[in-house]
Amino acid sequence: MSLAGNATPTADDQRDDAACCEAVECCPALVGSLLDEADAIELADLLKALADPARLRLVSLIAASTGGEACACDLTEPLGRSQPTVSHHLGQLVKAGIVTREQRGRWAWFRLRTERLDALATALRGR
Amino acid sequence: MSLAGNATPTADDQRDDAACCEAVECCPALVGSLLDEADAIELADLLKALADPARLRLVSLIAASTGGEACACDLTEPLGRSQPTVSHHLGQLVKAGIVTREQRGRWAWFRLRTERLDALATALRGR
DNA sequence: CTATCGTATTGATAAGAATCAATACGATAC
DNA sequence: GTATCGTATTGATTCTTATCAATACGATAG
Repeated sequence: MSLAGNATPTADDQRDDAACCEAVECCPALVGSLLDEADAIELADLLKALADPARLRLVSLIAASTGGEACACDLTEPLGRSQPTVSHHLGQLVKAGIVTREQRGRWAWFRLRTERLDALATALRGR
Repeated sequence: MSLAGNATPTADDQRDDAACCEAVECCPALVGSLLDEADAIELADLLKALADPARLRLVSLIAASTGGEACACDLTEPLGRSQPTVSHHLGQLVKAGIVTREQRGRWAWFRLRTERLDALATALRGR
């Protein structure tokens, strides 16, 4: 285990899948040693959070935003999905530790956790 | 488009999702530029092929095998899934271009396409 | 206070995917 | 030829997930 990395240090609900801590060092290597089922589930959960066109585009949109952060209000329209759907996907990304959410007034701002993506990338190649 | 990379040069069925060619250069960068829906689907398809515990363990098992290749007959038991299920997952990995299949006699041998994983890793980090 | 606006949640629906038992297929062994 | 063995396919079941309409929530504006 080393993939975990939640954004909100607050109560992380009633789950135990991709929850806990904020470790960043991350990711059982795919090819280095044999993955056991638990590590495989952990890695799969992170990959699953990325393995959706809507979420990939959200990540791309956030990364391309000025200042490296984006308001949810600016993501709905370019994504071509309803507001609840976008909110749902952003929630998934936060839950997986791929982006952080920061509430400012009534706007929610999201920022990419590039270390997490880097760590995932490292886990995928031998090094 | 640049993610495609099928293993079998033979008839690749009646699909057009992750099919075609054997390009390896791969992967619209996630953070470099804005992903359009088509590129996002392409990247998502590749990620989805990896985003499953059974398939991640298959990749890990194949990578750890002597000679860098593994017979399907040696993968069923360590995975703890039925033979049809393992066959299904191996098919998915082949279809996504993550492993190659080579039939020898009545045994099917699988080998990891590390360039594909490397390319995916490159797409995930800025570089 | 009430109205408005941005966001999250609920509920429902439909599509997708993981799994296995049963079976079919293909190649070697006899 | 028939039998056997490794693998793939079919069909059914169950679980998950993407999506939206409707609604609730929370914060600012008036």
